[in-house]
Amino acid sequence: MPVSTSLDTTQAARWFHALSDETRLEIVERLLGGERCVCELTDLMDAAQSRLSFHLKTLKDADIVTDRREGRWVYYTLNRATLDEIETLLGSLKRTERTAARSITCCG
Amino acid sequence: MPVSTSLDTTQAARWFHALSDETRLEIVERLLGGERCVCELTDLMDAAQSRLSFHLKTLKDADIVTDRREGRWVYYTLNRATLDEIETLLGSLKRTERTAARSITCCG
DNA sequence: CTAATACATCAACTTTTATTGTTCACTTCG
DNA sequence: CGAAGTGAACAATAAAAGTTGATGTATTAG
Repeated sequence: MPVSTSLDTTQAARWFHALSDETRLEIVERLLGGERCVCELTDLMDAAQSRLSFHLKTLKDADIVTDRREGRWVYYTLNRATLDEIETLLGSLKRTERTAARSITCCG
Repeated sequence: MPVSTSLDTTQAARWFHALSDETRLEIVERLLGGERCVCELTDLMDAAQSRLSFHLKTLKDADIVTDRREGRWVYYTLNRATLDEIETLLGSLKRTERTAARSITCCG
């Protein structure tokens, strides 16, 4: 049972995990300029297709990207809404911090 | 070789990895109210001491917390500076996003 | 000095993640 | 239709991360 201030640690862990890998961050980097299909990313990053597919799925499962099929291509895009949420979460961490609570007696 | 807009993916991955675990996020949650010693956290979270020690080290290595010894207690505190940096990083991800760059021809 | 407390570290083990190569499904093109 | 391209999914393996219990090291209390 989480504490009262409670951030949703499960959700947060999912987001941060998705962003915790260099390959995935490089993908995010490529998507900064707008949507890309998998084959573009494969070319740009010189990575095996199955590897990218794995990481794209990870990002998608965490709602950090969305995909869209167009003919035989699948385009991936950053999900601004999720990035907003993560930023908000971080903001709330910073804000609460200043309330020093040395109230609890340390170990008897 | 990273792209020109380049976020430091290595550093970012380190930060996000540190935040990608539920136990560590719970620790962060407890530190929101101010610094805590390990024994307080152990009590509050009902977790084995070695487990907490492991996670605290992970957070510390990523500069998300700092520690301070006082007598036989070690107090951990959130590192506001790092949280700032992470928030800034996220902000930059969001900002750059809108520049649609469908310039590259997709796969010939 | 001895005992007890707080915490880090280590070793053994389990669980998760990531990589690679292969296969499968879908779409388009001839 | 069949062949080729795009991308997901799977299986096998490798590597990384997390858990647990035990041991080691300060520090303080008696």
